[in-house]
Amino acid sequence: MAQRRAKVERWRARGVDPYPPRFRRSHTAREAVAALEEAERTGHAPPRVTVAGRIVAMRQMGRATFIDLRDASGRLQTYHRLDVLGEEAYAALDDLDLGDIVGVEGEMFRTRTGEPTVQARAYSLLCKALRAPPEKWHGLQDTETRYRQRYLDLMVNDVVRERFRLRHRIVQAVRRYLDERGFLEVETPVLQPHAGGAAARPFVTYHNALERHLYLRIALELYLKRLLVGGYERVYELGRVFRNEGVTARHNPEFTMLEAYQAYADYNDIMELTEGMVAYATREALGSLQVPWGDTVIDLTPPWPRVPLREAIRQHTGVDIEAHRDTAALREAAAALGLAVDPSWDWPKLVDELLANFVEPRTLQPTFIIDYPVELSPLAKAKPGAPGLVERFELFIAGREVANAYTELNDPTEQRQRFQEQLRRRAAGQEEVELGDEDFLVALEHGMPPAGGLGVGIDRLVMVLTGQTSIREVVLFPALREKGPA
RNA sequence: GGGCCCGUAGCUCAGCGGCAGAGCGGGGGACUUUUAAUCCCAGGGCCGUGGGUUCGAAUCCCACCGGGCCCUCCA
Repeated sequence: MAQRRAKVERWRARGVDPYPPRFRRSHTAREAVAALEEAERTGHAPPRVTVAGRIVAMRQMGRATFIDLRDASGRLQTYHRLDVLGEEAYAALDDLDLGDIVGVEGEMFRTRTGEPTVQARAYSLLCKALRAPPEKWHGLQDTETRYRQRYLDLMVNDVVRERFRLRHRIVQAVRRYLDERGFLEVETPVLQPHAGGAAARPFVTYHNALERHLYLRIALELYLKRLLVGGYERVYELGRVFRNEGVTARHNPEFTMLEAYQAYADYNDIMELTEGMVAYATREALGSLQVPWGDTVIDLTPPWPRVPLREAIRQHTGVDIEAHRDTAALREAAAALGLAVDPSWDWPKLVDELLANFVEPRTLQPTFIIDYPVELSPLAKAKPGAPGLVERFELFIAGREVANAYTELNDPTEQRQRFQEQLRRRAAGQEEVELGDEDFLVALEHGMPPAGGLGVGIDRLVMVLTGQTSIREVVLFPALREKGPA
């Protein structure tokens, strides 16, 4: 770094600002190459271009120097000759380093090997880098540095740069799909007096002026439903939610969730919406509905199978949960399958565990698991003619839960009872249950139209579509422990 | 919270009781169409941190810090 600082001073001594305020380029790297090809096709004189980018390679050969620049569009080689630039300008090339950002002006030509190249007439330093970029052969491998200093990862690892472009295309397509169907995108509070809408531990913060604790939201649901009460019939929010839990390959404490609510729809309509949306986003982002996953291929062509939860568990374990309505009986059956059963688990928790351990990881192809026990779904509407069940589905792809949805419960009296039931479950030992809040119940008492709602873990969806098994590979700056004193 | 693995030069990694190593990058030199340029020269280190064992520790043991994977939990 000392050497690079000395070079900064030499540029200054030469009367050059090593950090000039602006630079106008005429072409990106890709445009410059395209302009050359166009000139070659039409027989015109080669174009004169002004390009700019980071120095990613430099080959000095005495009285000639090749520099590879990279901008957002790609790489471009520039060629600098002593007899073209003159003594002074050519000698100053010695004070350039890998990682510096420079601008180069000159005519496009092709070298002996056919490489499109800028014949430099002039060049200028646009930003002197004081620290060296990662090594060029192996690039940056160290996962910790890749996450902590993501800019280095993006600088040298093309696949990573491309992956986050893909994430953008997926999110963009999801928005477009919903927008085109008349959904209104809204923003609801991140800081909430009660953290509801999911069963998870919230982050707690404190508002000084209000003199009260607030929670970072764990879901979007309860506010979006208030908007249905208000008269919007199709709303969605795509935003960050926060859950105060372990950091793993599948969990980041903050993650991006999509929730959408549609009045006068039920969970069957929402399944069609989900299929259509995911298939659309996949095709828009990847150009195909066949997605590589490990050594297999996931086919996202709709429609996707809809399997009742009871059937799914029976298929994968041989256990019929309806034949084990008694908690003790189901616990015994689960234990017989090799599940490490916690004695505090109640019947619905056991069902949830069977699902998570035996169905979810084995469900590679997109599958809707439908009709859940009411205790697991306190915000979902009961399924007519099916006591104890609600109209709910979860979408599994690549062994992961990607979406969760139901026909929304809009009976305020029953909703109040459901929340009380959750409180009883918690009192009986279940740590994480879904709690309601009075304001939400008051809203329901004003009347919410029948509706279907959907929640999609966007990071999970991006993982599936980009073939990644760690959420940190699809989140630009994943949560890491603070770097200690070495 | 539990288990397993990892931490050595700017980067990628060898070394695993006996002088701290290589490639790339960086420095000096040669070279006017190279592209992993090539060739010559000289450098570069609290071996994650702190204890312990030993005549002697990067190497063995313990603790701590940080990371990865799996389990737990969730989405």
